[in-house]
Amino acid sequence: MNFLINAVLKGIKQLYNEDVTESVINIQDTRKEFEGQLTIVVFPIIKYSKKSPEATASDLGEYLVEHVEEVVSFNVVKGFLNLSIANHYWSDLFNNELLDPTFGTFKPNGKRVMVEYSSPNTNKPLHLGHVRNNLLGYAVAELLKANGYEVYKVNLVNDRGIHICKSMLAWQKWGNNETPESACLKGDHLVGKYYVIFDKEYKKEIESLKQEGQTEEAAKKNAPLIKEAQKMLVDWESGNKEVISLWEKMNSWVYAGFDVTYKNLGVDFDKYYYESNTYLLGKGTVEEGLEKGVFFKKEDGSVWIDLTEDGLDQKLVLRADGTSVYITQDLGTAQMKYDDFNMDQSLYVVGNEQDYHFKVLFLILEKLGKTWANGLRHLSYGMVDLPSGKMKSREGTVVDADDLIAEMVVTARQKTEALGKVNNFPEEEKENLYYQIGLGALKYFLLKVEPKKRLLFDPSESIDFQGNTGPFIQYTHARIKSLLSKANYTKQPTVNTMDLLITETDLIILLSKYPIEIEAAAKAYSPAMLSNYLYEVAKLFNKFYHEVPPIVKEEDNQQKQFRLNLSSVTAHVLKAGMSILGITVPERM
RNA sequence: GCAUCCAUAGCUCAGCUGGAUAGAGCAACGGUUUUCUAAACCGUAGGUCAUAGGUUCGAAUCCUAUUGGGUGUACCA
Repeated sequence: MNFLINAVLKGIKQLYNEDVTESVINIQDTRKEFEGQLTIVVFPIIKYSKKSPEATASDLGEYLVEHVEEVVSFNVVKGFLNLSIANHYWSDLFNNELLDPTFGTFKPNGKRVMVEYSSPNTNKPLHLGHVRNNLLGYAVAELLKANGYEVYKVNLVNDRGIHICKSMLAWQKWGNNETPESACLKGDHLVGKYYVIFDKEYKKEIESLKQEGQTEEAAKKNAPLIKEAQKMLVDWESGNKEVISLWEKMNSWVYAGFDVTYKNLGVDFDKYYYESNTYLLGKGTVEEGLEKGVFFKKEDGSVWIDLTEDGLDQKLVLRADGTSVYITQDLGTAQMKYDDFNMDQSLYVVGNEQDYHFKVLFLILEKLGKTWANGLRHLSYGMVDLPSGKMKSREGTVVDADDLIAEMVVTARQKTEALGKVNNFPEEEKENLYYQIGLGALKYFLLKVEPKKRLLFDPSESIDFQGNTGPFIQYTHARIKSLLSKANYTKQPTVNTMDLLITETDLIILLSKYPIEIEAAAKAYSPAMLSNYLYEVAKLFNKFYHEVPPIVKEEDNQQKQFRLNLSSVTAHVLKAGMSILGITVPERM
């Protein structure tokens, strides 16, 4: 496209004797209803031409046809100059760039980025909200990798605190030494079960205290169970052996359970951090802030920062008794992560209910003069809601991650079997295929929506397998693979003199945008952008596939080779792009 | 109250830094298989881009206000 921009710049210079910047040149795809492939919007140029849009477009059109070999003809519609570009330009572009094995890959850019995602609590199993987080985090990490970043995926596990003590206490009281083995339950589900039991019993206590005349607030504080849980937390912090060993045991159950879910989701981490190791961090940072005068101390000894000038509030960073709050830890953890990895950028994949927290966190670090603070980003995403409202673990109104995955695989099996195309596949391949398709549908469903938008999930309406879906793209890939193998395809460039169908040039143009899309999606931290692009590619390929006569039987060898090349590049783009989204594409289905 | 995000077809969503008559999928209706995979393709129908102003040659896109919804505004994490 650069040849065109330069030519237009030269044209403006020659026609109107004006030097203009590139930003004046606005090139876009020609709309389907007009002739041509590329369109120049001339409105920004009329300032310099001092002529009407139509006259300017004609001037430029004539100039380009005369001086630029690739431009064969033009037409003008209002202020739009539509250009027909020579076939050989597209053929050359295809042969030289798209067919190159390195097409769509980026060289290392020397930048490091950390992506923190998942960050589960160890008192309950993962649900649909976590699934969105995990898929998003993984995909963004892969997207950055594809752009040449050196990426570290980290998981900061919230493995301590009052919520875990609740599960522990309930297990102690009502668990009868139940284990995942004895209960035949995944460890995270077993621990989650006791979290729910705690809540039920706790509520009972609150009710009876209220009947005795206490207010709701007082009852919540005075219930024996919550007091016991609080005592357990104190015992944990003071290193009580019994409590610690119970904590270790139950956490290990949970981790075993999480590992299974992570494996099924296909996500992974380069490093785990645990809050039990980091919860005391940050006090040094508070000291530092006091010395620098960024923080101030109130009479009771609590430490604050005043952010009112930045449109925020006063924010506590250390309690009067010297203990930490959430943001204290995060200040310390941010410093530690930077010390560990020395990264240029750090992404926190966390739900949008923490927008305010991260705004404050980043602002504080900036005020503390941390040079790395401007590389911090909160990748905020919307909640996943059910038609009935918000998911709540304590009340059991959640879509469980493991259940959902299992359901998706079952649905994939049913749909695949109903089509009857895989009956002769080996059993193992079939199982793997159902898993690929089920997960592909789920992942694509969650990733195709812009992260910041909230997502409504209706469990009664199953996730689609047709149209703008993961399986559609997987199917397109499998179809191409089958075509290539039937044709005994080997890659080889073709001559550039043959005629191209409109759909073929369209496909070349769309495919050639793959690197640009990868770059734009990474810049926006948006797997959704990539998803939608891949869908466009698959759709256009299917149109092409239906339009041309059977390629395998094509007698013109150059024609046949070109169409196979085109199919092959399409398959390559689909596979590479889907892989960034964490979705595998089958060879056949 | 204040802050912040969202609002596009019946439903789920695209629409990049403002560009032509706002696009897909699902659902509905009709069609395509003696030819490479019909999880596909083609067509019909479906819109006051929440509302009202403003900026501009040009606004779904930018600005302001209003309405509706989400989230936050804890010495919880």
